[in-house]
Amino acid sequence: MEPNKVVASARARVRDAVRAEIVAAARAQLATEGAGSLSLRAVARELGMASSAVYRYFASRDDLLTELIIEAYDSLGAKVETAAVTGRGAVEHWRHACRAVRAWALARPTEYALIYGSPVPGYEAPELTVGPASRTILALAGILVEAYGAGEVIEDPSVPLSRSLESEASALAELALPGVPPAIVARGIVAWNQLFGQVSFEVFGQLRGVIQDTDAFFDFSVDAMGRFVGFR
Amino acid sequence: MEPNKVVASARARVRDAVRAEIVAAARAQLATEGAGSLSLRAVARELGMASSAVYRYFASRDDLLTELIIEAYDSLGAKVETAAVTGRGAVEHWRHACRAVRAWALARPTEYALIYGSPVPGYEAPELTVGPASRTILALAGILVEAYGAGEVIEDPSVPLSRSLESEASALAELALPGVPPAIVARGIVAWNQLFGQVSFEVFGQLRGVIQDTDAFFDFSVDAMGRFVGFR
DNA sequence: TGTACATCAGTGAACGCGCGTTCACTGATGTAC
DNA sequence: TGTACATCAGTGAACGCGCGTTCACTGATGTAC
Repeated sequence: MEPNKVVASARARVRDAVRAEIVAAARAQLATEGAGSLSLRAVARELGMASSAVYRYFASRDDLLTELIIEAYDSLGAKVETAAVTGRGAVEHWRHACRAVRAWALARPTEYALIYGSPVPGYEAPELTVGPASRTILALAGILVEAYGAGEVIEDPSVPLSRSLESEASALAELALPGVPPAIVARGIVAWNQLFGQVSFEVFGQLRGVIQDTDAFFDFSVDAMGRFVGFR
Repeated sequence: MEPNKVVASARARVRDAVRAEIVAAARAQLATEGAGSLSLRAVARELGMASSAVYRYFASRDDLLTELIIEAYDSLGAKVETAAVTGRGAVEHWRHACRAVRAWALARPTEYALIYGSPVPGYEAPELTVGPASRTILALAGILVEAYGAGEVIEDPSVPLSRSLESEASALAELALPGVPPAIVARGIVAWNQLFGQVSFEVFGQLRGVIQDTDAFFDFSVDAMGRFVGFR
């Protein structure tokens, strides 16, 4: 045994635990306040520690916010990655992935608002968040790639692409959807927007007074969008 | 002439003008700060008046916020109402209306965020806002009603409605879309969600790094959605 | 194994700040006779 | 038309509050010899 190492890592473990507690308390506070008014002092109070002690763990309020954003992206991304390979065939993958997005958003509405709602004023997301942020869209793109490879997507020539859109879609395909034709990529993006539009409308309360059975409507919408993209 | 009345209304006119100045300053501040941190004191400072003077015009900060929300809804609603009857036929009406929503949102992004973004924490929108809020969706519904009446909408039986959804759509049709069959109402709502989803994604910066030519993509998406609803 | 030293988590007071809202007031504008 | 009174927009000081961040400090934990 190397007592020094063991003891050192004990301290490190405590440190990690306290850090996690701070993040958890911040997340809890986020749920009742908004992202804009997340307060370091309130988090410290909640944990029974001096507000200055938090600075041993995060250099500033914005650093704490960044951590919350990264964890939110990662948490959603992980769910969608799993859902996107659950079930058989493109239609089921798409359905599961969409439901995963919605379920996550309804379970953690303020975190959803943090990453997909109005930008937090005065806060600029650092580069660090880009990776976690793209997990979800890449998982969705993966469904399309796989489906197209397996011949599960049918092209629909109505509504042609403009030249500029065609070249954009091709570029995107090269980047993240190898082999998928531009027309299908473009429709995929429309569906992606629809998905998040619908989830946002529900989470932000815009469907209130319009739709009651939001479960059923969501499923309808997802299936309709799946058909629209061309999944068979 | 009735001097009393005239003088009285002179005072009233000054009052209205000052009130409008306050709202304008608040709107300007909203554009640089977020909705959550709109500050009465900063507005007063901007106008060179004591912060307490603002209370002659608005009972509280939330009242001022409500006024901004109502004006935003009304402003967007008016644009969409006009656009929804511009051009000939359902396809053009739809196209104009969608473009009006996007143009308004891009011109006034913080006001868009105020009414379609994450809810402002701790603020509950009063009943007063319901009327202005529904102008936009009613204008969009009007397009569908008129189009259906003129035989410009084709039903598509793929993706059937569940029973619960069918009854919801019928209820909605009775309320705001007389004569339009449930299947088409449901698709209209999907398109409505898509529209705002896309606008939100663009305004909130989610398309950055995905789509460059957002004009072209928006038009593509609008046309695709028009076809999806059944416009011919 | 024991001791001297270094590290570092956490404290508590303080900084300077801006906020929403209240209140007693002043003085100009409008009203009644 | 002139005068006494009422209205009301705007002032400035004050209330109590919470915030992010800094700083000199204490004392426990870990390290080197």
